[in-house]
Amino acid sequence: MTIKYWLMKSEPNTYSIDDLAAQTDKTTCWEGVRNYQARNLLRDEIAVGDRVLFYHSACKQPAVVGTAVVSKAGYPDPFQFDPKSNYFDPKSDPNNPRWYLVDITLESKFDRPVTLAELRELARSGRASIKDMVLLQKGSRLSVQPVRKKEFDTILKMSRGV
DNA sequence: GCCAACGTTGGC
DNA sequence: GCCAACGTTGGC
Repeated sequence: MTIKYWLMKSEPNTYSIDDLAAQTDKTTCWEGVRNYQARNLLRDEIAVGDRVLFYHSACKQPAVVGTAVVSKAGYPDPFQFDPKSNYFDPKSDPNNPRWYLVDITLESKFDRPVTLAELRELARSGRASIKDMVLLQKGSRLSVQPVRKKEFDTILKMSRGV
């Protein structure tokens, strides 16, 4: 099975890449995704060893800020059954959980964030390797989205200033 | 803070 | 099954 590539969004005010780096094992469960399209990816598509672009959204400078690796494949999000959690979903049946999550482990924090503005600029200037990115599509707001290898590689290069 | 785009809900 | 109303996302 060849590895796949993904982009996961997080609001840095809520959970930033530095929060991930501060975990003792640099690992976190990616809880709280409450969108069916993203759920399907988490449950069915994302495998251990897949690579992840960590993206900061809804902030001053939206950007890819690092990479992570999937360290545990899809399993039911425990927060959906916790009445005290913001992510509690009273309609989810424990025998048939509605929401799933994966664990990710930090791989690298970029020395230089690759900003959304920069990606848009590159796409506008016709850089083929990036212009079809899901992230750049109009109205795209999927919090877990597929990324092509060439897109992943291009962003890694950009983070190194190439 | 504004607002466009999108997803979900619920009445019919 | 349609669709209007509403809530959320997220860039700007």
